Amino acid sequence: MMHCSQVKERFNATRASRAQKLLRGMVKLEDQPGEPRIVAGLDAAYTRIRGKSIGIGVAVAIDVDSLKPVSCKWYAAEVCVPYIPGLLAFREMRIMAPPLSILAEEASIDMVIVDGHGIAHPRGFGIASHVGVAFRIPSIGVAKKRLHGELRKIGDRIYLMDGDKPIGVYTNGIYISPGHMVTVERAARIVERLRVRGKLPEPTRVADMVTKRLKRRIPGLGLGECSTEARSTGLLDYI
DNA sequence: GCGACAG
DNA sequence: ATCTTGTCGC
Repeated sequence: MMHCSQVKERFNATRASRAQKLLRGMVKLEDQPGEPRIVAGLDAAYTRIRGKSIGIGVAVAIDVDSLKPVSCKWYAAEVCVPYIPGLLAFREMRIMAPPLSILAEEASIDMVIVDGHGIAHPRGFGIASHVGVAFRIPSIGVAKKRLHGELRKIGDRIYLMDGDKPIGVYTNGIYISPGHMVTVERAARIVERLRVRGKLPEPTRVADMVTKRLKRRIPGLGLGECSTEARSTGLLDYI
């Protein structure tokens, strides 16, 4: 297993953004047939333990009809890469991929909503696109703050534009952009449908909630450990 | 060089 | 993202 210090040494911002320019060519912005039944939410939180920065990644599966969580997985580990605007995925994929991977084994995930931007990114490859391409699954990015693009009102909605190209939508205080295998229009429609409490859609809202509650129990959680049971997070206690 | 800058 | 008390308002 690769140690955190080695990951830290290997990380190079220039190479990372070069990788994004290469990977953006794999992004598909076309809708998939059928409506998603199970949508996963991905989020991460951080805390400090004995001088080390620990990241906690959570993946929650939400049933679109009932809007209820059907499964939840988490993973905690030391974060090795610093936060650099535009390179968020290189920091968070390490803690969000494990739980999503295990969640996908257990539930049939049709789509995933990630906390961050999709194609509304300087190089068109934000964390939501990164997750979508890596897992070959439709994905949407939902961010609370702008990173790239200019707002422009067209008709009755506000779009995030990259020149003449619509790369996202701004609604109710959040920025919605396609990650992979979905159009701007459908991404906005799905997120709006899932937004029933607060400004975030259920998948991301619940994931964020679980992430913060897990922080209080960090000493009791093993680092580098990934939950493998639906009830291992005591998910029902968080609803 | 200066300003912008997801989580 | 995180560090943090009280406080204004529904």
